[in-house]
Amino acid sequence: MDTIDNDELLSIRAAELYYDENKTQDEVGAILKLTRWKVGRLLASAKEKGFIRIEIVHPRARKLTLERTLCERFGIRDAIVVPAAGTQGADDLRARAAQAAADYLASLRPVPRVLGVSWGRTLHDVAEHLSEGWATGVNVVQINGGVSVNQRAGTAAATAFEIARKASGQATLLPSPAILERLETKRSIEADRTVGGVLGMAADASAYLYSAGVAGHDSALVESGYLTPNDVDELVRRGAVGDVVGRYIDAAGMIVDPSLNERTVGLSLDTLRRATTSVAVIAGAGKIPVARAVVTSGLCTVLVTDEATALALLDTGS
Amino acid sequence: MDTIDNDELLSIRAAELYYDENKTQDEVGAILKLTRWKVGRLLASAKEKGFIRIEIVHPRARKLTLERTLCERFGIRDAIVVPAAGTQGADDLRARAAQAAADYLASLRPVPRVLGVSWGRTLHDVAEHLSEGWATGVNVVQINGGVSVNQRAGTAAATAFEIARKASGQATLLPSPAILERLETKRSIEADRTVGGVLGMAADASAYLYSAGVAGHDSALVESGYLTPNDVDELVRRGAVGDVVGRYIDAAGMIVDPSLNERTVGLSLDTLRRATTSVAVIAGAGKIPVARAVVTSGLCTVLVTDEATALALLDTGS
DNA sequence: CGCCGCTCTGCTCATATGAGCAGAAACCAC
DNA sequence: GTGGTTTCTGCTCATATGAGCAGAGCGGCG
Repeated sequence: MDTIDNDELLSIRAAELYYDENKTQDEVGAILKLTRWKVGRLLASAKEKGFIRIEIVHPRARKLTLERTLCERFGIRDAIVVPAAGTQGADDLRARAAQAAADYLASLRPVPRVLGVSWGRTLHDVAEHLSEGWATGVNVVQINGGVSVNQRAGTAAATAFEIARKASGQATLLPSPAILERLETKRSIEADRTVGGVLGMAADASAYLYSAGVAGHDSALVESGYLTPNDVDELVRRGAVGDVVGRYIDAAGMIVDPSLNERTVGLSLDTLRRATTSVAVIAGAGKIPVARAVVTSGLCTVLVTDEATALALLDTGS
Repeated sequence: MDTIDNDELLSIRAAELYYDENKTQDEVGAILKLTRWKVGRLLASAKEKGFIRIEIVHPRARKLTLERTLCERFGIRDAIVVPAAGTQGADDLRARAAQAAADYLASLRPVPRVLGVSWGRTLHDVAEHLSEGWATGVNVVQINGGVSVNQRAGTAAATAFEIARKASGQATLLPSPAILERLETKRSIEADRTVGGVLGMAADASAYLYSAGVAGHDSALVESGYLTPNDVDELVRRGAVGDVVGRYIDAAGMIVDPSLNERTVGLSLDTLRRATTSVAVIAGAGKIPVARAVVTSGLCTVLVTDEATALALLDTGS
């Protein structure tokens, strides 16, 4: 064990009296037999060396410095980072991110007239955290295929309806499976006036709100039966780090399986990249690779994430 | 989810700018369009509600407020509480407590000429954390029986020798098993001039340093072969919360099995209670019950423990 | 051994924040 | 609607802390 110098230990003693006992620097000096100027330097030194940790513990807290650094590093318009401090596990963290996304959505100006939304657990959480009347007259349109083949919360319909209802708007669903087995069938569905109209509406939306899926067996696409676990393993072998609106991308943000992509119904990634406002809500340790792919390949203009993911994104970016 | 009032959210925003961004209260006010006095009140409110957490993260840090409260509540002379912040698991926490115990021992005045010590993992840690020359001329005497029947670190001999060596003193071992099977054999060993002399020296020590054992199967006494797991189960059934210098006590600090106690070699609990300086080092979640028994029944004059144990002791004390 | 350069210190003055007060605003009861 | 009470606000003055400076002290080199 390295011996620490006397000043380091003095700085800890001074910090204990100053922060824990609420003594003034003068009082700390009297107790430790030092001048108040020396005490001030010791406290500054303790802070500089990271021995003092000041955290803001609240469900609505943000990490402003990380937010600014993410914007500068990745050229995105906004970043919202929720802190790790005081969270109890992954669910709490996702709730925090969902709350932050809901707050951001409510603060968007001008209010989006048409909001394109994806579906999944995270989007469901955001819908729940939006307050009643978060806006007025927002029409919500579903941007990736998928109808509820099971009863779990987070279905496309439930999510879109909830967001629209709370904004006194209407929800437009995309009445199509997420992925078709045959390219011809997919083209027929897209050519249908009803589905084609929804896809056109999705393409013209003024803002988008979506999450990303991890490239794993618990993916919503696997649980919904569109892909098998073997399908996902193959996609991972080909470099997939996750999916955005049902489309699997690699670390560079490129489609890993063009054939699968062709059979996938919903907003294209090119259209998403051209959007003026696209809010990606991506939090949790398992989503770091896909978060990185999203921010580095222009797939979002706003990222809502957690502190650990933000630090991971910034750690290897240089 | 309860709606929080606007001031609570404002206080979080203000705290982020003040603590994370290092803005002055004037600057925070300009940004949030508030007066600096309002900002000051918001920050004070955030602190009062516990949204601001200031922690001192250092191996030598202490929790002075908890220490004072423990002394007042339990009437002990000194309490040393090491913080949980920044520790990586139970081993790190025990190392912190051992370091704090070593620091305290080195600061004892007058320097104890004869120090009675117990043995076990915690005492071994303390021995390791003591610095060379922590004192001069301290003779160390073993206060509970037990010779090393296995090779692990923490044996009585190794611990006592290490503490004595670092203080340029001598170690006196107690050449006896911890527990004898027959009362007659125990009495014979105690009557032997050599063992009797060591026990006398132990009874007359100027200070004591010991830890407590949990009442479980991984007890040092079980691992050393003095007791079987069934023996310990029976002791627990009878109310044992742990052992002090090899003697099992209940929540009130009373011996739970007088017959076993009679066959146990070493310092008696009555002698320990009469000591002017007895330092108990008891840290870790599993040791809360025995820590409480020790401090409430006059078995120590100084307690070295961790933050969680301190909070647990104070939580139900009223 | 002396000199030079760097670091540390105590201090003065400026800045930042807190305490307490007076007045305004909000709320409640009649 | 009015009056009284409580809470909140902006402010003044006091206190606490920071910035920058001059001098002391320490260490290294010639």
